[in-house]
Amino acid sequence: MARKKNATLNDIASTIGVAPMTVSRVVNGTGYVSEKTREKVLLAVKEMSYRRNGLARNLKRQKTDTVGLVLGDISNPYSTEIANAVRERLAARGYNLFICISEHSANEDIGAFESLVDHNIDGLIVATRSNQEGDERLRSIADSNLPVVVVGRDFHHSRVDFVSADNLRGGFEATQHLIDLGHRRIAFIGAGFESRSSLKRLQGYLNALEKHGIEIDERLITGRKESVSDVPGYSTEKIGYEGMKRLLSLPSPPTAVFARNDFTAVGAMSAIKDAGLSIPQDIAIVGFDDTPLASHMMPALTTVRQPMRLLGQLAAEMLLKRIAIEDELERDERVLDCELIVRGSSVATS
Amino acid sequence: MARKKNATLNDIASTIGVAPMTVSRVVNGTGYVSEKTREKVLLAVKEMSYRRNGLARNLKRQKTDTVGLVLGDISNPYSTEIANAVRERLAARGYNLFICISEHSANEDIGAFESLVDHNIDGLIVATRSNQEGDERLRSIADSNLPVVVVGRDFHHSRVDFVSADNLRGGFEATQHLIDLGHRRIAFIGAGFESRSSLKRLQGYLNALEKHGIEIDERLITGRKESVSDVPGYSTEKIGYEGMKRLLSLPSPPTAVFARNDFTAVGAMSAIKDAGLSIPQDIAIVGFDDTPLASHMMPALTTVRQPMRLLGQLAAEMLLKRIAIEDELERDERVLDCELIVRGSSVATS
DNA sequence: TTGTAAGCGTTATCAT
DNA sequence: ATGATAACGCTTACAA
Repeated sequence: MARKKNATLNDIASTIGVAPMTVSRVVNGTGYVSEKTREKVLLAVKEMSYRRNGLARNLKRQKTDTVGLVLGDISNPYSTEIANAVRERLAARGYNLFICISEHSANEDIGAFESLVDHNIDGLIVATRSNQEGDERLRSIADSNLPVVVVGRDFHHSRVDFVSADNLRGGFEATQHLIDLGHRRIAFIGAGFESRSSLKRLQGYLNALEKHGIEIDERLITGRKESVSDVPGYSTEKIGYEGMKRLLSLPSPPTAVFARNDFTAVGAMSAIKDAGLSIPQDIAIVGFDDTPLASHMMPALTTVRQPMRLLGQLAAEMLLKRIAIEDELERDERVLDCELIVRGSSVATS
Repeated sequence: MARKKNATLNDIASTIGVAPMTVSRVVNGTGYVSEKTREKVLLAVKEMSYRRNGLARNLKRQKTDTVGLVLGDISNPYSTEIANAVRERLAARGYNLFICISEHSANEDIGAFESLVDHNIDGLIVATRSNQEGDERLRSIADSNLPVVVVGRDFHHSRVDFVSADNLRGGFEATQHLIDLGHRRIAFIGAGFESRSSLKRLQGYLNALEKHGIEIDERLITGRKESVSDVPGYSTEKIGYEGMKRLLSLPSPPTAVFARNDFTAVGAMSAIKDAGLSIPQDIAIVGFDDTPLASHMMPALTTVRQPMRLLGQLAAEMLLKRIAIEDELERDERVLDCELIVRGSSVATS
């Protein structure tokens, strides 16, 4: 038996001998319908297991009450917390959320954008790493006047709002913290997944060193040649492990390490332990993100916490505002503070 | 300035003086169009920044090349790994994936189903915890002949395929492992988020005890009264912590614990450490899922690993098959083996 | 309270 | 190689 075609409004209408419009009114609970007719319709609807066609409906209504969210690494708690916050805020305002995953390749970014835009979403939130082609497409989407908000990464467009944690400052403070502890040979692990200027955390690290007159040693900045493609989720851990190995083999290894994120930091910690060194006595380490992992490591990982929920909430609100106010809107731009969370991986606990 | 209306096929057509159909052919690369006309069209398309209307297109085509995935807890690596695997498989076959989050409440399940179905997705994959009302709606969706696959939970419907890890067996083996180590007072943490029969891991625990003639002590089964609503993501950890506290306050506390998942186990570990007890000497512990957390705990957490990627791949394939073959299909049902991963939380490392 | 007509933006189909 | 027409399933606006 082939898949049976679903009943339409017209089918219902002609079956019970009323106008399609009457059925529509009953189904949507709009306008006046006599109790008698209403019951007849409801019965038929149930009988024929009618299901309204959202495509047709939305085509006519010219809106979908749906927002799209494109996520890079869905395995990262950073992303999922944002997604949860976005969803909550949207739901409170009657909007649905469709999430698309793009594992950071330009093609996938574009695919995600297209599929979402194809469904005529009312707005788009983007939280992927930036890449040339993807950004180009995103720009053209913004040009076409679809409300867009970008989270946690750079993107400049007069009609696109932007919200991010202060990665520059976060990187600075993490490094500053290590300097304050007396370290001078401080390494950075996980550079180079993207252009250096776009990696604000690395920039913050460099700024802190510079401010304290510590010369930058390129050998202490690792990860530059790693390719991130086909890296599944949190296994940037591997990059941390290998980066640390390399650092340990230097003639004069670092006494402290700032890792681009917690997973990378965790990988580095493994390498340090494998080398028989202790944390933080031999090498201190700081991560970024404050994932659940961080607080459970041994020693617990000092890290920089991003206000994930707030990021998501703001992104949702900015977007809703753009959707509601159809007029030209000033670009809104928010940079939120991070918080350094000091734990045992940088300061020995008594 | 109000948001400008997007150009349509007709706009393009009338602007350059051809039929809409011609523009359509160019845009979709189907049928014959003279090079000259094509260029003219392409130019206009770019000029007017034309974007095809997917709603109208899909309404006409009667398909969307899109599959929906409803996820319960998106903060759980279990979910995200499945999502990644599903997405990959679908992408390889030209399908897009829209993910909806439902934090385990019936309303949200239904909302997610509805919003997805409203967009006329070609198929639906469901990976939420089961709940009465949600299941009812899901049943009616399946009745309406939309291809549906359910992952990692019960659901019976003649047209709905099913794939899951063997939670029963996993729970059994985890418990068996503890029994083999000589434990007799073994607790279970995290029962009761749903009906007991639906929590296969608990069932497996009970079966193992029974098999070895160990009497079931209800006081050792904890978590029954916890409500999971408004529990954000991985903070089932809290449930583990509190459950363990309660167990430790028993006249005769357990010597081993099986936790419903890794987060719960981690919470329990904290409680054990806080009580000044050591793992596994005083209390052994086993989790479930093998999240990244597990291998990094101190001691590392013994846990039961689910084949997440395989689950996702199979789900995608089952669904694609249902979509491709429009005829009635036998219900396909797969239960995949779990793997017990023994680490330091149950067996002291030498 | 109910019905009619038109159209949302495409594409399938047949015609030229 | 291009066009005309109808239809996808619904809702808006108006009429009865």
